[in-house]
Amino acid sequence: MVHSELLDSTFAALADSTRRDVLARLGAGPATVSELAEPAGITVTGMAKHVRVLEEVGLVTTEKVGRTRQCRLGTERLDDAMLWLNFYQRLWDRRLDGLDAYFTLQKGQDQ
Amino acid sequence: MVHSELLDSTFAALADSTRRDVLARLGAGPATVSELAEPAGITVTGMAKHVRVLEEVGLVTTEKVGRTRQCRLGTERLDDAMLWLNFYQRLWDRRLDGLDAYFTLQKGQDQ
DNA sequence: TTCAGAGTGAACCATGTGGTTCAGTATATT
DNA sequence: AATATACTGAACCACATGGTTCACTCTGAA
Repeated sequence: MVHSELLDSTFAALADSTRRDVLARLGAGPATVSELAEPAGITVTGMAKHVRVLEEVGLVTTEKVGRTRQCRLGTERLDDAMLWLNFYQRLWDRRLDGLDAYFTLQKGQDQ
Repeated sequence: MVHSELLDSTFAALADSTRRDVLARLGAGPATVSELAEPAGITVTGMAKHVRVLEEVGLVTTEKVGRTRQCRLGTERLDDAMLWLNFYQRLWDRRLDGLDAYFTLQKGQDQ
C-alpha cells in the first residue's frame, strides 16, 4: 500500500498549485489548454506539460477536438490518495488518543 | 485554499515512498535516524534529509536525545491535505452525479 | 582519557521539474 | 488558396531532489 508508483505520481501531481488550480478550473467544466494557460500566466507549452502530468495519473482526461484539446476532470477520483490519507489520519488519531498519548505529549511539546 | 506553500510541501513530502515508509514506521512508535535508515537501505545522511523534509511540514517531530535523534509522528495530522482532498472529492462527485453529468458524459465518453 | 557510535555539514553527482523559445503541423476561417 | 489559430516537439535553462562520500563534532562507555 505504501510502495505505489501511482501514489508517488499522484501526490507529486498535487504538489503544485498551478496544477491544483487546473483541477479547480476543470471542476467548473471542460476547458482547452489555452483557456487553462491564460489565467495561470504561463505559456501554452508550459500548460500542456502540466495537463500531461495530470492526465498521466488519471486526474484529467483530454480529447483532441479540431485544433483544440479539451480537458476535463478524469474518472480517477483521488481514491488512492484519500485511502492513504485516511489510513494515516487514523494512525495519527490512534497514536494521539491512545495509551502512549501521555508519554508522547510529555516529550514532544516542542512543536 | 489552493495556493498554499504548506500544501505544496506536504504533498511533495508524501510523494516519496521512502518517506511514507518512515511515517508508517513512526506510527508504531519513535525511532532514531539510524533505525529509520537501516530498513530503508540508505545512508544515515540520506535518511536525515528525509526526516528533515517531513519535519519541515510538521509530519514528524524530532528531539536530540544524547547522541541520537529521536523521531516521532508530528502533531500536524494531515488536516490540510485531507481538507483539500475532501473538497475535490466532493467536486468530483458533484460533477459525476450532478446536473452536468449528462452533458459531461455526452462529450466525454472516451474514458 | 581514549575510543567507538550517532549524527551533521559540505561538496558532489545524476536526474527530474517547471519554465522558456522556436520551429513545425494541423485545422479553421476568410 | 492564404492566413491565422491551437497545439506539439525539441532544445535549452536554472533550480530542486535523492542519493552518495568524507571529514567533523558530540556523547556515551571502557
